[in-house]
This record gives sequence, structure tokens and C-alpha cells, in this order.
Amino acid sequence: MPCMGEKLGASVLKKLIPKNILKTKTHQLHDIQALTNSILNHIDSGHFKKAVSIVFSKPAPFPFPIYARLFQQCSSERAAIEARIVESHLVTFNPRPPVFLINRAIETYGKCGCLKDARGLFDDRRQRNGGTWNAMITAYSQNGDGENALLVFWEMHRSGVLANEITFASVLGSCAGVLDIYVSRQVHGLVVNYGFCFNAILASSLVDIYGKCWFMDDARRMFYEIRNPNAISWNVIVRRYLEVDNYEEAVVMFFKMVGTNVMPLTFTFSSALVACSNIPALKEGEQIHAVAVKVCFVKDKIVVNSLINMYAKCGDLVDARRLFDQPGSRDVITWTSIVSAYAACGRIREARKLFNDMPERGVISWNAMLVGYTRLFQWEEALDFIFWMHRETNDFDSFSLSLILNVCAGLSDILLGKQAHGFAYRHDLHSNTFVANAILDMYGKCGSLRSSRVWFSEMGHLRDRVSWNAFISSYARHGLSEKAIPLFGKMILETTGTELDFSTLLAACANIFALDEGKQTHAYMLRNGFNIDVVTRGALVDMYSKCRCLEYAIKVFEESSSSDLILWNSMVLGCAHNGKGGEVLGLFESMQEEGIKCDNVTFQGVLLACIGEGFVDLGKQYFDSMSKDFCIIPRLEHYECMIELYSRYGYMDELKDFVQNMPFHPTVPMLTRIFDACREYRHSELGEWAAQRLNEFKPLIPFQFEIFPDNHIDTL
DNA sequence: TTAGGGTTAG
Repeated sequence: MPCMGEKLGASVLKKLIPKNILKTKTHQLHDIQALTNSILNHIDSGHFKKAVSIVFSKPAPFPFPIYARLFQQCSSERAAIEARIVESHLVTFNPRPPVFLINRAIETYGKCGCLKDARGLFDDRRQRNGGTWNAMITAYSQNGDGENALLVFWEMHRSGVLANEITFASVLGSCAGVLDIYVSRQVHGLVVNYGFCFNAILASSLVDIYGKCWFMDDARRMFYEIRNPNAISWNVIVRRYLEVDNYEEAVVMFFKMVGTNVMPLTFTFSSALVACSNIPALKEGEQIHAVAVKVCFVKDKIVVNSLINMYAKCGDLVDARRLFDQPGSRDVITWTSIVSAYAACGRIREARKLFNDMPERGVISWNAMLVGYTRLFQWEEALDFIFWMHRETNDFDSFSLSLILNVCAGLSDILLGKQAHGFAYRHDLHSNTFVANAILDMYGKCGSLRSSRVWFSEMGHLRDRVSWNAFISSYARHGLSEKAIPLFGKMILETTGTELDFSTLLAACANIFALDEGKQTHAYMLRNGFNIDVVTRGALVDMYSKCRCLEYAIKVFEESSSSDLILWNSMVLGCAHNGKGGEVLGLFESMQEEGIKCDNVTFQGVLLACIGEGFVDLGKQYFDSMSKDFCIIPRLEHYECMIELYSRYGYMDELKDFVQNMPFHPTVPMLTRIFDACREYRHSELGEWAAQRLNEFKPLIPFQFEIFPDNHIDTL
């Protein structure tokens, strides 16, 4: 029953409004209500575009929440056309739409990548509040236009509009894109002034920015200012340490994170495992594996793939294989990881068997096999593989092409090399620095100094220190050191005097044993007050050692107390090449005492020292401890050293045992060395075996195949 | 109502 008041009100209304108008209005209201319901039903049943298609069926405004809902749908579906329809309806039937809906529209356009539409709405100054500024800054920031985001932010700041935490989140995101440290520091100052520096999101963004700018001290300081770092904060610090190549610290931070009971993200696991792979740090990798088991991440494909890689790179192929063999889904990355694991450590047959079984292959899978062949100098097999690759796929990238050029260089096949050069040219890969240097190296190793010269000149701005070294080495290889000397002048002109360039120059001197020029360079640096950093010092040690001036090399080395591995390796190899085996072993001991982690180069020096000094048993001990104690997979050169060690001192039984248990077939130089040793020490059984294997090698196949069937462009 | 990090293979 309606009450008296309602009855009275209704009768007054009836008297005031003419009967027909009231009827129309009521009708319209009913219509809009029906249409609104219909729109909402369409959205709820997943037919959002159908909902938008009927908005103009009645010439009247909707309640504001309906527009908000429609914009929200447009955002999540990235539907630009629909967004324009909704905005058009909004402004047509609402002469002054509320600011919050304008902000929604700007956000929606931002999400759809329509920055011009967003800016059009933003530029109507009559309707703006703080949210409008935020929406515009976010729109630019999310579309990778950090510069404009920052410009709008400075305009906002100048206009006296107060920023909030959301504003800074977008602004800092833009700083991370622009990577301008001066601007970033100014924004950091404002975050502090506004009192937002305890906001974990903003502080994590600052950690991210400093890390991306390689200011890790600032990043670390910022990180420790976060009261309760969350999973993203930890993820940022681990990732940033990884990307500045500070792998140890990335691993340390991962374990600190685990200690605080914050659940690591998949991203964090993969970053920490990559860091372990690069050190390499097997024990820590195993501990991360244990954490992954504990928090039930071992079913995650990315974590499993990262674990396989970690085990493989740390030399634990057994565990890598165990993970690969366990039931669960494998993808192309899982397969490529295991193929690469076998190929990289010389077990090329097993790698190939797995490769043949792959359900699908990507360019990286092909490249991984090719890396295996080239590391073992199996040029013929590599070439067959390239032919097969060419038949099966068109997917070649700059990495494949660099490897193909290495194979051409290994085979000294300039015709094939020129075809590869033509292929690079046609596919616009020749301007990639790696490819360009591989082309230069190929011409040098194939003996075409003229082509080297032309290509070196064409490389122009692409030239780097690798190019200079490759170019100058090709002169040295041709016994034309004198002709290389005038190049130094040009090189100095081109690479205007930073320490890095001096190290290039010194490396070039070392390559051609130009002691005088090396000394002059050293003197020039001292006279002109150039800082001798660790890289230059390594180059000086290397140059003096190669030029048989070990006394100077030691002096330069001893002037520094650096623990840089490359510098120590330069000294180790320098002593090894100058027949100072005792000093090498002394340096190796000092490295252990000072906690400097050895790598494969150090062990090469150590094994060379054992050869020089006749320490056969000790050499074997060092060889075994490489993988056992140092997680370093022996490379071809280490196997060569062991063969030389046994051959030179007549340890024929040990030689036989060693050679027949190698994870790959011996190369021609290895077989030749074994054969010679067998003749010298009269070991007919092994000698016959070596001779038989040598006879199996056919002479190099003369050029008869067309890898790249199109006409090649001979740019030279 | 609106922010941050961004994955593994050569």
C-alpha cells in the first residue's frame, strides 16, 4: 500500500507535467534501463564487442558506472575501436563528463597503444585532476615512450600538481627505460622529498634503475633501505647483479632471500641458476635445486631447464641427464639444453644422437651442434651438418653465420667463405659485428690478404678491437709484420687514446711479436700519464711474454696486487710459453692461496708447464682435478696437452688408455702426434691403431657443393 | 580505480 505522502506527490507531479511528456520520459527511462541490462548481460557472457555495438541504439546517456565498466573491458581486451565508440558516446550525451571517466578513457587508450587519442583527451585542460596526469604519464610509460612520460611529469611538477606514489611508479618505470642517471637521481630526490622512499614498489624501481645504469653500489644501498623487501624487490636485485656479471653476489642475494622466507619467483630461480652456471658453482646450484624441491618448483619447465643448464655448465652431465630423463614435458629448450651440454664438452656423438631424436628444432639447436663440431675442429663433419641444416631450415641467424664462417676458415675454403659472405650480405647480417669479424677472420685464415684489406676498409664504424686483432694477425700470418707496423698509426688515430685502445694496440704488438713498438706504446702511456688499468696491465704482460721479454712481464705483473683472473692467466701463460714451468706452478699455488678462481686458460698454462718440466704424473693429477675439484670441463687443448705430455716422455700405456677413453675421436694432429710417439718409443699396437685411424681420414673434399644455391654477391 | 620486476637453450 502506498502511503499518503507518495500519493500526494504523484498527483502534484501529474498536474505539473503534461501527460504525454511524462509518458515519453518514463518510456525512455525504461528503454535505457533495458539497454543497460542488455549491455551488462553481453559483457557478463563474454560478448563485450556485442555490448559496445548496441550503445548507440538509444540517444541517451548511461549511468556513469556503465562507461567505467565498458572502458575497463576495452583496456583488458586492448580494443581500440570499441574504446573510441564508448568515448564518443560518453562525450556526445554528457556535455561535461566527470573527470574520473576522462581518466579512465586516457588509461584505456594508453593500454590500447593509442597515444594520440589519449593525448587529445589530456590536452583538454578544463577537466584535469591528479589522476589525469597519472593516466597520461602511465600511458606514455607503458608504451615505452619514457621521454614523453618524463616531460609530462616535469610539466605536472612545474604546474604545482602534487604527485602521488602511483605517479612516481610510472615515472621511475620511464627512468628505467630512458636510463639517464642524472634524471633518475633528480626523481629519486623528489621521491625522498615527498616522503615516499619507504614505499617498497618505488624503492624496488630505484634499485632497478641504478642496477640498469651499472651503479650497483647505489642499487645495493637502495635495496637495504627497503624495510620489507618483497619477492619483486629480491628478484630485481638478483637480476641486476646477474646482468652486471657479478654472479657471486647474485647467488649470495638469492640465498639471503631464501633466509627471509620470501618465496622466490620463477624468474629469481632462473636468474640465480644462470649465475651459478657462469661462475661455475655446482654446490650452490645444487642447493638452489634443493630450495626448488622444497617450494615445489621442480615441475616448472623454466626452472627445470635452468637446472639442466646449470648442471651441464658446471660439468655435472650425469645430473643434467637425470633431470632431462625424468618424466615430464620437454620443450625445444629442454632438448637444446641437453644437446648443447653434450656438444660443448666434446661428446659430439651423443649430442648428435639426441639432436636426431629432437621432436622440433630451433635455430639455437642447430647452432649448438655446430658449436660442438667447431670446438673439436671437426670441419668436415661441421660442413656436412651445415649442408643438412640448409636443406632442413631457412632459419639462419648471425650466430649460425659466424659459425659457418669459422668452418670456412677452418677448411681454408675461400670459395665457400665468399658464398657465406654473399649470404650474409643478402640477409643483411653483414653489419652485425660478430659476423663482420668472422668474415674478416675467414679471409685472413683463407690466405686472402687482399680481401681482408678490402673488407676491413668496408667495415668502417663496425671495427672494434677484435677486428684490429684479426686484421693484424692476418698480416702476421703472412709473415708481413713490417707492413703491419704502419697500421699502428692509423689505429691510434681511429681509436683515440683510451686505456682500452692501448690494450688493443698492445695485443696487436703481441700478435706480431713487435717488442719495440710494444715498448714504445708502454713508454708513451707512462709519459702521458695514462692510467694502467687491469686490462691494459694484462695486455702489457701478454705482450712482453710473447715477445720473450719475461723479465719485463713479471715486473709489470708485480706492480699490481690485482686479483683479476685474466691478468693472472696472462702471467701463467707467459711463464708457460717461456719455459718457466716452476714459476707457473708457483703462480697456480698463489692463486689458490689468494682465493682466485682458476679457469680453463689457467689449466692450459699448468699443463703446458708440466710438459715443459716433465711432470707426467702431476699433469695427470691436474687434468683430473679440473673437472673433479674445479668444475671445469676439459677442452680440446687440454686433451692435446695430455697427449703431448705422455707422448714426449714415452708413457705409452698411459697414452693408450687416455686416448681410447676420450669422450670424442682424436683429431688428425692428435693422431699424428701419437703415431710419431709410437715410432719413437716402439709401441706397435697403438701405432697401428693411430695409423689406421689416420688412413680413415679422406683428403679434404674439393669444393663441389652449393650451400647457398642463389648466386652469391661477391662484394669484393 | 590507478603502480614495480620479466624467466630457460647457441
